[in-house]
Amino acid sequence: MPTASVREVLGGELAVGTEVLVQGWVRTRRDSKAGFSFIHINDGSCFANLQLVADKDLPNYEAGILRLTSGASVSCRGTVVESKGRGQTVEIQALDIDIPGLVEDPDHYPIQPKQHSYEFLRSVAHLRPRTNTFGAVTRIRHAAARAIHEFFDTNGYFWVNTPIITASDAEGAGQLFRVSTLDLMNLPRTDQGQVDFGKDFFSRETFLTVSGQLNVEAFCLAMSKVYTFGPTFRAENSNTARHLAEFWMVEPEVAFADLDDLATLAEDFLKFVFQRVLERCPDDMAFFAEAVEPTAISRLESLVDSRFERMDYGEAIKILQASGKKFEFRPDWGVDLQTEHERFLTEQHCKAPVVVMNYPDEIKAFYMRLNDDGKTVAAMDVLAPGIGEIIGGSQREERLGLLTQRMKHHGLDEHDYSWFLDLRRYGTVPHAGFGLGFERLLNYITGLSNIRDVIPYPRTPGSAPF
RNA sequence: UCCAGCGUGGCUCAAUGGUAGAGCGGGUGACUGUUAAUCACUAGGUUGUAGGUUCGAAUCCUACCGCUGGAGCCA
Repeated sequence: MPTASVREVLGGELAVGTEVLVQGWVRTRRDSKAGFSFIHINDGSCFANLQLVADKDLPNYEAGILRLTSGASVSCRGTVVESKGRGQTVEIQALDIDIPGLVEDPDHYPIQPKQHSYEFLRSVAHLRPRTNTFGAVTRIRHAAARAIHEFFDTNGYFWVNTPIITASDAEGAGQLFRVSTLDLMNLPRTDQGQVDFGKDFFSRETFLTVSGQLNVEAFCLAMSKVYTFGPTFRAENSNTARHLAEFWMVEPEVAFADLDDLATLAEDFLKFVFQRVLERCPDDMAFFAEAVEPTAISRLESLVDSRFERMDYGEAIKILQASGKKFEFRPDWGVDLQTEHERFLTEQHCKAPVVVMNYPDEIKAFYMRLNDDGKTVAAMDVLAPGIGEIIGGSQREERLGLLTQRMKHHGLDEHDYSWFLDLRRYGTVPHAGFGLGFERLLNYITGLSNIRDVIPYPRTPGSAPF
């Protein structure tokens, strides 16, 4: 007897009369005194549940089926039949139902067929995949990841797996997780009393990566179009709805490209991913539109057809100053945009994602390319309503002299970056790239407002419970 | 890290100094090709932890723990 997923049965892939094996977990059970029970099961394959009809003459009806509660697992051999009730076209008339696992202590089983708070669901991260919401998140996360690879593949990019363990801090900004096998209770010391990292596993200090950019630039200057997609770690003590200590980042890097090319890439990229998710997860998106964010679908659809607003940082400052809005921090040329400024631009002024370009060099990282005006760098941020910065990128400084000058200005030692500088010594070219926070993208797609609700096991300061 | 708020049955919440309640979920029963079914009955809580004030504390005070929202930093 063939096995079928709930999605296959409900999708009409099996003719009425076919005998199949379906397996999943109980969502609800209703009994009829006429002598049968309705059991809705879900196996994660799609949003909808499949209805099993179990007659009372099944051998384990009293002892097993009537004890099924939410969360129990079932393995059902049955016949695909047209449903006599409303609400579904087909259902399974059970021939027998095996129960691998009942729910022990059902009055304490945390997941009920009702609305739970997101906060509570985070406390049961091992059981929340069984909810409508997290099932939908999981499928959309998969669809988005697949769309990302598909976009780059069809556009001639190569996926490069940059190292998770690194010895350099890409942003020059500290806050890394240390990787060490030294015995913390008995650290080796140098003659000067410092910790002797020469005795550590890699014979030097090492950390978890905060960005694959520097490493992927080397491949960019050989393969032309490359990208990374992998986990990223930041030990920043930031406790907000848009920060994780462990998150996934997508970083394309393109040779012979400038900032405008990069902004176009970001726009094409986002549109492609939105379109694919809308195509491939209509039921899940319908759920988010109904239960979370009413405009979840319509705003993605309108974005796919629109052209992203682009503005210079200087222009953005002028718009903010002319807005007449009372901001807590006054917008002024030379200081970075505050969250309240970004929100105004994207939620009120543009009511759509907006690309802000060409920031003052003082507030941006050392590797960004100095513009001809001598005071701005070719950096860009894509800001999204409700999320803030979803993409941050720049054209890279490809001129050796200017790059070393900027490094010195940022207090970085050239010797720590000699391999990176080699890329400017040997056949340098203009190139550009950006970093996209994958979870922030998912927040935008689903309308969920907390980043902890779009990653399977969120890691945040003071919290890594599962 | 800073500011604010919140911790009451399995879950969502009520009770603002005077005997801790409801809905959902669980159990039992009734009823129905049912749709997070419906109806009745029932079990379930030393109110986050430790102190303090008071005749009396879920309620007021202190500390700690946890969570949430906002800020900074960023993706």
